Amino acid sequence: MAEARRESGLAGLADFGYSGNMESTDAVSALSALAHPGRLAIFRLLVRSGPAGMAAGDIGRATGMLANTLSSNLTILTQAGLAASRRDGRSIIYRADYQAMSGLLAFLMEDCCAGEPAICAPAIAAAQAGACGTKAC
Amino acid sequence: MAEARRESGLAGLADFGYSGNMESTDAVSALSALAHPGRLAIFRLLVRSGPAGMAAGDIGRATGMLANTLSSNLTILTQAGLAASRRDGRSIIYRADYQAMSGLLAFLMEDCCAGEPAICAPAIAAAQAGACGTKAC
DNA sequence: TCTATATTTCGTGAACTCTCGAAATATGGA
DNA sequence: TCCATATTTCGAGAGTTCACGAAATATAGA
Repeated sequence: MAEARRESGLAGLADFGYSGNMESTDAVSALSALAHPGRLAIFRLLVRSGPAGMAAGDIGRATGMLANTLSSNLTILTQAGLAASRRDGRSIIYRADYQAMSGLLAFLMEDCCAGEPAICAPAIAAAQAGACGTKAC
Repeated sequence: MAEARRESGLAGLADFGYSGNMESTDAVSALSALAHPGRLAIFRLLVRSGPAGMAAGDIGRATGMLANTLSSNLTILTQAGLAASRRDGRSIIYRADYQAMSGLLAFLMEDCCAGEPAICAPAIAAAQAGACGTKAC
């Protein structure tokens, strides 16, 4: 989807390591998948439901999405590597892929700190604060 | 832009705190801004150039984008809060907004850890690894 | 086998994004 | 004031995303 974008006008990006960087294109597809209110909501729900995951129907009930719209959004999250599914009887259980999430965060942090490491410390602190609530980690 | 999306089909998302959550809509617009190969490249460039920032023309030379395309992408990053600009003579200097970046990372980490804190530790480790290279922080 | 439940696939129209050429605006220097 | 440089704005066409209704597929149980 986002990978098959038109590429005109991007000549020259290779000059600083843009093209051919698999990490970067992976990041773009993960970001594209999350850059949608409904899909971000689904993903949050999946993360909160833990490794056990959540049946598509329950996700649909929680978000109010129609089954077909939900299905296409789940497919987009899955193709971006952010979710995985398994069948359980008549239901299909989706779960968040934490490794993909870690990879995306690492990629973004790397960007953030490549230039001015000092400036990126607050980002780490904020991330840890978000991660641990107000408690010490 | 992404904020003014059609909203049909999202009824019911409010049930678990989706709608009206400013944080979430901010995250979606930041994610949308970064979910584009050229803009992600621009943003990385800006982050690496530090607080001093970079003139639009230099960004154009580095990325190979046409001036008008570049301008519209810089506007999108700015409107998403990820970049800021100031005029310096004939040039306009853009810089990354680190606070916005921290906020986005915190939001994503928060999602990641709300359900299963133990699972999110690797994400923090990965983020710190990305942040600090292979050196201890 | 028949029926109900659960989810996906298909096709379509509307809305949105993206890039471009051309023109406009702004600043600095001759 | 005139000109060159730097950047933005405008308008348009091509391509993509989105949500929906209808139909198809898959599983479980009567």
